[in-house]
Amino acid sequence: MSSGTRPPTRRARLRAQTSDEIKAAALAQIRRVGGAGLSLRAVAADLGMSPAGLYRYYDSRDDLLTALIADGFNALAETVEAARDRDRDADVADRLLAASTAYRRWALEHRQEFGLIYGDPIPGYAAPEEGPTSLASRRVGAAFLALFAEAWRQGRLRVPDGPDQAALEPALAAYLADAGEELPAGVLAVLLAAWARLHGLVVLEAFGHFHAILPDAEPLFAVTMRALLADLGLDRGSARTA
Amino acid sequence: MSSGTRPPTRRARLRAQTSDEIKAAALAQIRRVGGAGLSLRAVAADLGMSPAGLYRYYDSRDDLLTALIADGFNALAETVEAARDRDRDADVADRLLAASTAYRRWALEHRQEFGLIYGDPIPGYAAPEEGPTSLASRRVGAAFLALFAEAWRQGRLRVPDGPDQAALEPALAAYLADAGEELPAGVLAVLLAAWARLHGLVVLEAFGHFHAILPDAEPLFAVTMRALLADLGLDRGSARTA
DNA sequence: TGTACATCAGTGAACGCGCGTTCACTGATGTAC
DNA sequence: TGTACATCAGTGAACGCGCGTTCACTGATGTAC
Repeated sequence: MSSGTRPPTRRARLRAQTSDEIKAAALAQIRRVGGAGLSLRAVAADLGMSPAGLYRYYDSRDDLLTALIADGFNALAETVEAARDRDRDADVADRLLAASTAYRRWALEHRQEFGLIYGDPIPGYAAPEEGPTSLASRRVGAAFLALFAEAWRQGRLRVPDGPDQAALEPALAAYLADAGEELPAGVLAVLLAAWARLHGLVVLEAFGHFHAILPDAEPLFAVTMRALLADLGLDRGSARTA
Repeated sequence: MSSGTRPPTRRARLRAQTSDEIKAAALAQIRRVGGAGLSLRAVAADLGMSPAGLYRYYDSRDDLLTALIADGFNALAETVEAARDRDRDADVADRLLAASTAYRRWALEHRQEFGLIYGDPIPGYAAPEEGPTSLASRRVGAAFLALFAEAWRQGRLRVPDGPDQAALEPALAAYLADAGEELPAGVLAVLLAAWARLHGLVVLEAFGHFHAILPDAEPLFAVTMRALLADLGLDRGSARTA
């Protein structure tokens, strides 16, 4: 009640807390009806406050959605990072498998949030070009990139060549230079391809497109990850199921 | 006006035509605002008819959405089939590349429809369990399966083994038996993994997740397809860009 | 070929609803002297 | 420590809107005799 620290005034603390409660209620609603169905009035009702009150915290519905999408990316990124770093001394292959498994599990356990961040864009909602959303989104990629960079430093990453690869690398090199990353473009190319491979499997499973053919897609994930690690040149490590 | 054939009466023809016009107007609207934003009243207004009139053709909004989703799957399947069969005598690798390229192009040229069929499920909309939707959805898979079956018959398809593969195959074998397909389960396993790989790349590109890193994802697609064909054991053919 | 009846496409009005957002306000919390 | 004032969280009512769906109806199209 009468704490000592000055900067976080009582009002500020309450404000932050209410802001979080709003997001929590909105998130709970999204889990029920999806992002497109988010209703400010319903959120306000859940919290027992009037709809107008929300506008003290978020300028608009889009504003709240932006915050939730950024939260979603951050939650996924944190999950992936935590799995990746659970055993920092493990072989890169094992760490990549752990990170990928975490990616899949998060998607399956948070289908609506996964749809919110990676599903089709919500009609009428336009993400701010350089806002918290795109920052947080990049964090997911960065969580994987760290592993690919490590594998490359160990001289274990197999990067393909050929004319298509040559056509691909300049754009990626430009991006890496822009981001201040000291990595060959090929490493990023390999990351993107691997991410797409993981993502494709996870999207199809999370959105139910395997269901009629394959009730449990876990073995398909295991097979795919094994092949992926082998293709990357990481199968010399001791990769086993996490 | 006084045509000869009996069965398609004048009324029936007009009815079919109006039904198509409704779908066309709804599709145009979906291209603008996405499937979740589809409004019966707006469709009716576009056609210059009263909202109530639509109920002569579709029982409900869900009913219309179901028809449109089925149309979307069918359009994609037809596009893939056409590309696959453009040169029936070509090497299987070339035909698979052509089919995959068509899949990607269709998604990029019909983003909203692609989102409608493969994006996150529309809130409040529940697809009928065994309706036209799931039938048409299976047609897309079948378009690719034919090629994998052909490759397998030619003895060219590389099917992995190992404990995970063994865990995967029983469920697929059950599905194939159910569908009356005379194929080893491994062929279907390989198809699903390949489809996921293609799909992941296409979803990420179509939904804009590569955009900040890689403005044009075409070279990444080319690289991935080359690797995919090689992994399948199909690189002995004359696979070149379609 | 002409008439009586059934079918059915489409209308117009209404139902009850929920939506995002604005605005003038009240009352509690915080700040300066 | 006590008072005067500024800040700001939250209210309640209203705005204007669009939504899916139902219902009793009218008038054209098709069918049977």
